[in-house]
Parts: sequence; structure tokens; C-alpha cells
Amino acid sequence: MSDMNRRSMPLFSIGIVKSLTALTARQIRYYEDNGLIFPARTEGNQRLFSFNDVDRLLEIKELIDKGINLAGIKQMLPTREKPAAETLETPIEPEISDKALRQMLRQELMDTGRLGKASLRQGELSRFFH
Amino acid sequence: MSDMNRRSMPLFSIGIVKSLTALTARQIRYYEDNGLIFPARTEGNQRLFSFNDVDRLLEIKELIDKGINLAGIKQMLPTREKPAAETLETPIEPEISDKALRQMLRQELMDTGRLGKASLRQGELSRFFH
DNA sequence: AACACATGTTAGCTTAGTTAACATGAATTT
DNA sequence: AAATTCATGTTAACTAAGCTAACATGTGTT
Repeated sequence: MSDMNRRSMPLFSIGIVKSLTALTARQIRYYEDNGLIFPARTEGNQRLFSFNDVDRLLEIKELIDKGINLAGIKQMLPTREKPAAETLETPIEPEISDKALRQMLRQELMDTGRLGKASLRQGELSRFFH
Repeated sequence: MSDMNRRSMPLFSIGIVKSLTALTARQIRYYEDNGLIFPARTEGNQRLFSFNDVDRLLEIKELIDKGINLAGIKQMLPTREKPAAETLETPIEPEISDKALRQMLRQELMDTGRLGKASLRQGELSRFFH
């Protein structure tokens, strides 16, 4: 019953995640090697991160900054993402039209950005634009 | 006064956008060639799409499905993204600590997924996992 | 029949991401 | 103090993903 939603959808390449977190690729991969994070993979084996993953990396970063080592962080951050499994439990999914799926997805995306939070000031996110 | 927010942040590679929209890369590039969409670019010239861009592509897709041609679509969809410019109007940005920026960004990301919408059922999004 | 439109396909090239190995400075252990 | 471990940097060799440009094609238009 994988509760799939937009927070766990693998969307971001490692390059984007580097920008979003200000971590190096080396760090991100190392955290994965050490079981702190479990990004999905593309067919070609490239990492694909979800919002949850990015969020988790930011938490890791904060704890690192506080001087906590990876073992400690691993304790503190409960494994929200399962390290392995599923792949097997794939019940026959009910069909849905592509159009309906598009509509749902579009709605999801629309929601993502509706909240009236103060927008980041110009210049501060310049690292995201090359 | 670019009102920069998470909806206009360039985050997605064309591969992801293909999955999200069920358009082909050829189609997406063609729509760009014809002035319907203006994705950002990485340093290395690869396209990077924002939520706004994805949303716009879904709108384009719907209109295409209705038999409207690109010229018509171009009329109907107001150019929300400016085809060029800015780059010049870059006032000296006030400083902000990296940590504060992280915190803000993290908050933005946290919000993205807070709404209690029904989650998509398993299997329907399987194309997003390879 | 000729043309335009929207998309497919292919080729050649560049950018981005992969693992694995070795390097290193700061802590920790022996 | 020497050896070890931790977290990260750097590099090399390779693969995947993305780029533009060119040519192909089916459908619709003039």
C-alpha cells in the first residue's frame, strides 16, 4: 500500500539537489552509502530524489552542522524511506485514463505553489540559475 | 522585481517533464522553438523546467488534444514567462546567511505536500519509477 | 500537386551522472 | 605517538541523458 504522493515522487537529479541543499555530490552519495537516504534510480541508474529526500538531506545537513556524526544522525532520523523491498507487492492496478491521470497530476502540481508564503528575494536563489 | 518563488524555480530535466506530461522530448522542444514555452537552461545548456513550465505544458497538451494548433495556443496562453530580458535589472541584493536561506527553502519544500489531497493510487504513476 | 504543420528518427556531439580508487585533515583509539 | 576511522575532496574511466540539425512522413490546406 505504498502511499505514493507528490512528496515521494522521484523528480530531481543530483545536480538540482546539490543546488537545493548546498551539499556536494560526494556528500549526497556518501550519505546514501551510509544508509541515510535512499533515492530512486532511473533506468540508467542515475539517482532521482523526491521532495522527501531533499527535505531529509536538509535535516541531515543541519545535524551535521551541529557536529553530530552520521551514526548519530541515522539514529535520530527514522527511516521513512524503506531501504529495499516492495517491487514484489505490486497488485494489479485498476485502470485509469491517461487524461484523468493528467488532470490529477496537474491538480497536484497546481497545489504546489498555492500557499501565500513570502517569496524569496531576488538574488538569493541565483545559484539555481546558470 | 522578478517574483521568484518555487513555482518558477527551474528544477526538472526534460526527462522528468516527459514523464510528468506524457509529451515526447521532440514535442517539448518544438513547442519551445515555436515560442510556447521558455524553460531555463543549465550552464551546459540543458533545459530546466519549473512547476509553471510543467503546468503550461499540460495546458498546451490539453489544447492540442482539442485540435487547436500551435498558433492558436500561442494566442490563448498569455506569455507568463518572458522570452528574454531581465539579466539587466539586477539590483544589488541584500545579503542573507546561507543558513537562513536553507531554512526558508526548506520551509518552502515542506509546504509542498502539506495539503491533504487524495494520493494517487499505486500503479498509476509507475511510469515515474524505472 | 505543392506546401505547411506536427512529430518521428537518426547522427554526432556535449553535459551530467556513475563507481571506484586514492588523498587528506581532524578525531579517536591503541 | 602511531595507527585507525570519519567525512570529504579529487581524479579517472565509463555510461546515461540531453543538445542541435537534418531528413522523413502523414495529415491537412491552398
